[in-house]
Amino acid sequence: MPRVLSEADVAEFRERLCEAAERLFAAKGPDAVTMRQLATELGVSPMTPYRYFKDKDDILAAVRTNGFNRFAQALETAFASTRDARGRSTAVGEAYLTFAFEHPQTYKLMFDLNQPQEHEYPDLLAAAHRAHATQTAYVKELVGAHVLAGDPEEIGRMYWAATHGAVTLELAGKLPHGMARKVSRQLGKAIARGLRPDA
Amino acid sequence: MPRVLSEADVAEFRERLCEAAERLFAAKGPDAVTMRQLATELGVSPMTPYRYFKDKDDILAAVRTNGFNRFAQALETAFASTRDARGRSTAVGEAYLTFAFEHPQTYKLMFDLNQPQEHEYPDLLAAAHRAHATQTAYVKELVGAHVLAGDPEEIGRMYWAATHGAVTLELAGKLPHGMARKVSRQLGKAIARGLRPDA
DNA sequence: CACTGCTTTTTACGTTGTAAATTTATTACG
DNA sequence: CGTAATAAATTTACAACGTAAAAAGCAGTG
Repeated sequence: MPRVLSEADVAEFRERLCEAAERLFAAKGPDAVTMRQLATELGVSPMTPYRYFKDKDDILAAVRTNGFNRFAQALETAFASTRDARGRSTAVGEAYLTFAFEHPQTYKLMFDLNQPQEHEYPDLLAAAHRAHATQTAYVKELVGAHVLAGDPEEIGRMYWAATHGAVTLELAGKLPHGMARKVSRQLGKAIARGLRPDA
Repeated sequence: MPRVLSEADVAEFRERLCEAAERLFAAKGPDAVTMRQLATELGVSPMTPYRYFKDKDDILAAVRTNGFNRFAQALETAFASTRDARGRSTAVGEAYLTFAFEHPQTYKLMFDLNQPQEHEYPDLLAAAHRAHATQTAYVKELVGAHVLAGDPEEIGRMYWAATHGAVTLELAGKLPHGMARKVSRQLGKAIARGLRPDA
């Protein structure tokens, strides 16, 4: 029998490649990164990655998945940073903005508008869902504390859309630098006011 | 002296090429369209477009500019469809959503997160600014009619970010089909409530 | 040692954007 | 009217891309 790759070997190589890919993507954008560069970075020949990933899209999906997981972790950490419902809300919101602008290329990749068929990558779906879950978790608390009134799912989506919109407008160059944070905070305040139970 | 291209000739060719490009982009996405296809579509050789555009990015910028102008026109038409301030507000909002989902590829292109240096294309900036202007025009009326309180510029950006966020989340596959409209409407209502003068 | 069969590398192909060389077409002048 | 001049268009050519296919390398078993 030949030398066979263990599950761990495969996982380790995939991880190494993802790390390299993320580093290169962050530096130059994903389209500017080639399979050959990636392979050189890992010290292997250009075709070796194809043993571990179906094709370049598969690598992109893996990097996106990692991005969503790290994003989710950042939000979860912010959520756990305090016990106060309102404090958690602002902490998660700030963590969202911080992540987006500290890792703009990752964020761009995660929410790219020209992704292939996302449904072919269940891990990606799971990671994205995990991020979404924390986004709505703090809303549930706010509704529970009668700070907001309405369906937590729906309100969570509203906050998400508002924040995402501000972030992507700035990332697309449609808002001046630093404006997304301001707009996002204003939106957070206005929406909170608009959804107060007494209003 | 040889035959020289008049200003009109150049403009006409550029327009023809943009039309073809928009059609092809709408059908298959911009990365899937090649210079050679574009040239074939126009019945010219692959290098001819380079007489009229610097490179492929230059063509993309032109298509984006057209997109923004048509987008702006759609918003302006909606704005002019009624005289009531609140009616205009909803009309513009609906027109925004309608445009985005009737021309998703155009919208994606306009707000793509991986554009080159936008500042090298002044026409594009002007078109984008024109669209933004209508987005804020109806807000000015609402503030004037004491329906909303605050800086119209800021409020305009808030609405824009909210709507754009909902749209792009759906276009990126992060929201189920049709959800953007719902979220956007909910956001419009909540923000309006939150920014009422009496609140 | 040879055989087996997975892993990796090498080689090769079609396609891309576009630079450079070439051809074509049109106008002005002798 | 033919011929030189020159803008426009085409043809040719090239490096780089993703990746398919062929070749080589290598670890264990008989």
